[in-house]
Amino acid sequence: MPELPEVEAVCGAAHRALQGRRIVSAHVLRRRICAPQSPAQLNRAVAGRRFQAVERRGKNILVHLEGVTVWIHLRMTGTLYAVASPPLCPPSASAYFVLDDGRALVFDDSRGLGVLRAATREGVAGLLGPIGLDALSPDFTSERFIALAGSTRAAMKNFLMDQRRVAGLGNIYAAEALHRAGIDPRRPALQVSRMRLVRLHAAIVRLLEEATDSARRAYRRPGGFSEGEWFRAAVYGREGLPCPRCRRPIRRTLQGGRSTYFCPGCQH
DNA sequence: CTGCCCCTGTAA
DNA sequence: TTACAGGGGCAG
Repeated sequence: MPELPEVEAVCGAAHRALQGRRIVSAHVLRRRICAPQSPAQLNRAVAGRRFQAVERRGKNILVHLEGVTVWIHLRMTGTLYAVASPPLCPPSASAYFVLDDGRALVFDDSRGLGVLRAATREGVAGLLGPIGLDALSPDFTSERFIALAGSTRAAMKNFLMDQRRVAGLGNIYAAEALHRAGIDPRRPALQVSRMRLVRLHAAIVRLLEEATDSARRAYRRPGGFSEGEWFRAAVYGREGLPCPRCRRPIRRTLQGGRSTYFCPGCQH
């Protein structure tokens, strides 16, 4: 589920739940999600610590406590929400943190692919690895975007999804942004003109801002994102349906083993 | 670069 | 029963 907008909404929820709180204990229900750390190690690292701030970098969530940071990546199906404590966790819960106000923050993840780890502030960089510019940060300018594209031989969509270059775009928004900008996802980044990259950069920022806005609203409804449609895709998941701009049927193809949706009529 | 893996759920 | 799913790491 989560790309940048959803992660941003989840961060907001985590912030609201943790504001002014102390972590009483951490409970990892699937030990592989924190490996090579053990659940006991993780609990020892965070128990008793006061919450400071939540930070998002691309799709990574950093929960800063006094002296320790918890790194969370939701991967495909993860989410965070607060519940009453002792927590009534669904079977799909990967972990939960008991808070000092009688509530708990649950890391729910039906596929269990999400990860969780504790680190010192200095250790965080090592966990995240090489990560590019966050797509919603002020540093993500069209100039820097053009420079990044200019040094990439890969196809545009793969370039957009490469978190080492631009952090935050996933399969849906990469496809949607390229459609808005009228660029063929298969075209090598290297050969897209400056003008079109400027247009794409603007499309990315606007798209993510819009989506973040509605993700925040959708998340506050009971049931969260899953409850009905909150984002209207123009191409993603719409193979065979008419393009909203030119009415040609949307096509689906594979790039890097993942589905790409685009309109052959208005993306070149 | 491709293909496979992690895992569970859902739909064709 | 198979294919596919919004992510990412790894081996070849």
